[in-house]
Amino acid sequence: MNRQEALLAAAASVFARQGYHAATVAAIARRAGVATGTFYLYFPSKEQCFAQLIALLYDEVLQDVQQRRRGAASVLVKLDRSVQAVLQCFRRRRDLASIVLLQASGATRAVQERLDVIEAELLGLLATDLSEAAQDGLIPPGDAALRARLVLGAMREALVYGLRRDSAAEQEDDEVRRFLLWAVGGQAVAVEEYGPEPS
Amino acid sequence: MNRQEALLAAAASVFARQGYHAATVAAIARRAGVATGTFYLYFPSKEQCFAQLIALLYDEVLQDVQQRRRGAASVLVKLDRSVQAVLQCFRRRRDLASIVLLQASGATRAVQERLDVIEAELLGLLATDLSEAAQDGLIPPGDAALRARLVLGAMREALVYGLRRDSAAEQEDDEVRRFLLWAVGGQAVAVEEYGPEPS
Amino acid sequence: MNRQEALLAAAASVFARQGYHAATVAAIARRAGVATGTFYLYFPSKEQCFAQLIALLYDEVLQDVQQRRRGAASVLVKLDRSVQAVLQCFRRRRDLASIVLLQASGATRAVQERLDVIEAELLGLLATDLSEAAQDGLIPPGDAALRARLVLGAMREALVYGLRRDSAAEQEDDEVRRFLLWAVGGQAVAVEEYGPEPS
Amino acid sequence: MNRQEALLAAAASVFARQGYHAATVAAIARRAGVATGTFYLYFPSKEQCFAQLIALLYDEVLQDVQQRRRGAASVLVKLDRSVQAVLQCFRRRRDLASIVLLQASGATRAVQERLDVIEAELLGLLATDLSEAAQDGLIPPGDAALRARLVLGAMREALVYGLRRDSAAEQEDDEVRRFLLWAVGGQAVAVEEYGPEPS
DNA sequence: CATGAATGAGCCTTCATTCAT
DNA sequence: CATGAATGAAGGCTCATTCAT
Repeated sequence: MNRQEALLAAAASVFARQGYHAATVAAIARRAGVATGTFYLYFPSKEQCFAQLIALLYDEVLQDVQQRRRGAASVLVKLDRSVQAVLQCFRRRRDLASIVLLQASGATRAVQERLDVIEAELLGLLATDLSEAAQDGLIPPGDAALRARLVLGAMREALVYGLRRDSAAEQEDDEVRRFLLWAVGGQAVAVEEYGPEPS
Repeated sequence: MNRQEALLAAAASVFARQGYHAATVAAIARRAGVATGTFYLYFPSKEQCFAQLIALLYDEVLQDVQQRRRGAASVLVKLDRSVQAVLQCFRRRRDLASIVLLQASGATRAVQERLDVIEAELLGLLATDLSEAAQDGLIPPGDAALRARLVLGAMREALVYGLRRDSAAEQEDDEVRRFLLWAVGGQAVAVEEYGPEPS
Repeated sequence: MNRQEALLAAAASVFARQGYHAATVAAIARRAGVATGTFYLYFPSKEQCFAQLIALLYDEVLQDVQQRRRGAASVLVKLDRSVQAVLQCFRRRRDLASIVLLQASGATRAVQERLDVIEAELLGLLATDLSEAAQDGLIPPGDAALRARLVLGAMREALVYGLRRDSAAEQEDDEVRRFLLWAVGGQAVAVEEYGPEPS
Repeated sequence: MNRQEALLAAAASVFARQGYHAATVAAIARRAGVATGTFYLYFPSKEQCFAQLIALLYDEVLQDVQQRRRGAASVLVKLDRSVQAVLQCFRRRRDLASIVLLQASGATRAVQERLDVIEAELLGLLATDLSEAAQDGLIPPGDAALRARLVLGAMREALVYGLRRDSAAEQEDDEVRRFLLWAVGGQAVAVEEYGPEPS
């Protein structure tokens, strides 16, 4: 693990535990085992470092989601798999998840705006699926953008719930998926069996 | 409006606009038209003031929810009315809603813990309803606590969505209610018509 | 002496002795007998404080110069009196003089630009006098702006010379005045006797 | 151009543009096309590098002055030629001139003191000339040391004026020379015609 | 009760200098 | 000789909190 990675890991850990404002650059550097100034060789500022962590997680999430959606039989399956991918990806990266889900909103306005842009991408995917599904008659028609938000909100809460209890109950995910499929009106669709995570 | 109220209103406004950390006690006092020191005659600290605002909103929410639930024909109606009450109450108090939904998580750990306790109460109500509904065969059985979380998460996101767009679209609430009822498996239940808000 | 004045005096002393960069806000505050934060109740920044000191001296200088020029028999007398006023005023305020003459150029670009604007005013007066004197045939024609610069430069050096030797030799001023009058070509003009400084 | 020279040139450029404090060793090294550490193979410190640049210019100046003075018919001609030499030499080396004239005073005390020592040499020459000229009855008697200062100050300002306007008006120098000769009382002396600069 | 000037701890950031490679 | 990553001390500035009036 090189310096950059060590610092990112340290930052993730400190930000996750203390929150954006309580975390100090000194603490991050200390945890990474380097001097304070070294932090600034790798990041232009505390804020940028934080933003980078957020981007890191979402890059992974979006990539996983895209990959998982390929070859899905129907739109609803696509949607379901997207949800699965998001849940699994966040669970895999507890620190980053904590940052994105719990700490980000308290950071700077700039961070918030960057996060919004990133989230919009995910929301876009979900909304598209919901639109298509409605057109295909798989679910009742409705405001796709709003529904996508609701889906995201429920997922977020499920993840926070998991983070809080420090448990990564995989069976919970099934319940969440069912909840969301039903929520959008796709009650009749059988939820796919969980397969192994794609590597 | 006495001093205490003026300060709370000022604090709500400033916290909502700037966030917990960017907000300064001086700014709150200024907006309330009092001296900085006066703030500390009414609140022991900035943090306590913030916590008080959160409690303020939730007191209202819980009271509204309780009142709205009385005389509901079935458990699912109770649940639906709870959702309605929460949505309406948050929409009525934009500043406080913004604080609770967007700013609180970035504040202090102490604030976070107080918020958790309060939220637990609301979650308890929802979980109880869901348990009962399952026992009554109105909805399929499942993890009531988790489902309550998911319901709360979806509501939260709906509210945030509204806050961001600066619009209080009432018709959105119908979609949200339908979404949630379906989500928990109560698809067959017709959503009650919106009546006038009980005063 | 109130806080503002005490801080200005302390700042003048510290800046004069240490220079802009070596001087720390903490040192200024300490010398004024206040806490560091107090400094920022009176100045928006270290840089602004420095700029204010410069303006302080030049306000005095320009006022003195204007007053001294009134009622002068000829343009050359006006010029001579301007020189006298500048020299006396700078000698009266050793700290400020040291800051303006020795430390200012090493400060920020912003400070430098403000100083340029102020100096331009003084240069304007001198140049006007020289132009008039040339038109009146009192001195040979020439580039008035350049000559004004040269006059200012010689004065500056005379003052620096005095600052360095820690002496305020008043008789020096006579030599400087003669030097400058001759320099511009006004050799024939008798230098006025020094009167008491106007209060 | 070897490393040492490349670094000196880079340093001259960076110091001239940014000033002593704003200039960073990293920027100098970058401009010289070497690594930061390499800087310290050629200079013991940033401060010494700066001091060296000052010495560099003054060595040239003093040499030029000495050469130009040889074979002068009278003391005043010597003086006049010294002035010419200084003006030309500074104009030839804009970067170094900017450093010596504008940036040096804001540097360290140590730098300032070294500069004083060097300037003293030039002042000595000027003062000697003025003393002799007075003894020879060419100019009225007076404080030679002070006059030398005034001459230097006027020259400095003339040079700064040129630096600021980014112009090297050669005709200005004639005006400056006349100004200075008159200033010391040598009005009757005709100013020598400009010859080509001695190489 | 109210004021608001004063406090001072603490944090982000810079950069001259070093040294292992 | 050359490199450039690493160091860590130092300083400007903020702001929650206090307290004399």
